[in-house]
Amino acid sequence: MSRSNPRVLSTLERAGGFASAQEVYRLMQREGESIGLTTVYRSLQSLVNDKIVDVLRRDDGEAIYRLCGDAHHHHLVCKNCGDTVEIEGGAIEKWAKVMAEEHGFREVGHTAEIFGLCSKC
Amino acid sequence: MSRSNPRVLSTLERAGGFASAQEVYRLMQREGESIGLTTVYRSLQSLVNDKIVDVLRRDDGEAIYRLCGDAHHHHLVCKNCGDTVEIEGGAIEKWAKVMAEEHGFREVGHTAEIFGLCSKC
DNA sequence: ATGGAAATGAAAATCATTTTCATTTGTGAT
DNA sequence: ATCACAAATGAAAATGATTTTCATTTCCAT
Ligand SMILES: [Zn+2]
Ligand SMILES: [Zn+2]
Ligand SMILES: [Zn+2]
Ligand SMILES: [Zn+2]
Repeated sequence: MSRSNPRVLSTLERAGGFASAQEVYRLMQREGESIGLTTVYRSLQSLVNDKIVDVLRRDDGEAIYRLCGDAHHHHLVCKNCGDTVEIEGGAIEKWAKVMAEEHGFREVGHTAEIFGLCSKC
Repeated sequence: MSRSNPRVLSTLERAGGFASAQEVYRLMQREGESIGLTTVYRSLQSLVNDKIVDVLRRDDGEAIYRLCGDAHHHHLVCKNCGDTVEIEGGAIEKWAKVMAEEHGFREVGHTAEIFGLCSKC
């Protein structure tokens, strides 16, 4: 378990809170920071483990990372431009709990994501 | 634009309506069908273009395809033994639609999965 | 049968991500 | 300050899915 290099997080912030590992790396290079691609990957993974950033997938499968408030929430993602809206889980929070109980599952978590075309696309 | 090889679609059906290109390919090989991996990829792409199949991403980024007509459902997965129960989306279905409309999104799909420990674990 | 278009697939290329491993850096004890 | 050891780093190689190339085969209309 490696700890995240703080410059990676700060770069992700500066990127507008939305970038792939490769983009964070290129950004740091352009700004003259000396860092290896491997460290960027490791740092982002560590931030994901610590739930400081979220990871989603672009349409082409590349993983993109974004700063994420700690409150539990879900995402509405444009599958064309990648624009993301954070939304409340609403009814599905209860749905997950009920379904789990109904089948005798404990310690449950859930994922839920909506994807489509945003109004601009 | 190539046309889809019908054996690919039939294999995807047989796979239970949820498989990656590599899995479809391996399945066809195992059953003695002669086909190239390239053709499997091309056929699946073509089926996606024609909206006959849906494409999503696994957590590891691999693309998975499923028949659109398949009854839509979700999964309750044991994170210890992997046991899976198919469940109805219930409240989620409406939630996704409402959230999408609220933010002006069109052509929306969604993913939702519950994971926890099953009664045996 | 003939010519051209579409389909096929083996092999190479691409590209994100992971793994390996040798080196550097940081920390704490003496 | 010195030594010892653990953690962090990064270059290079490996991995693995997907795409591209391109030569060959299959189809189809004339
Ligand atoms: Zn968009
Ligand atoms: Zn939720
Ligand atoms: Zn279990
Ligand atoms: Zn659903």
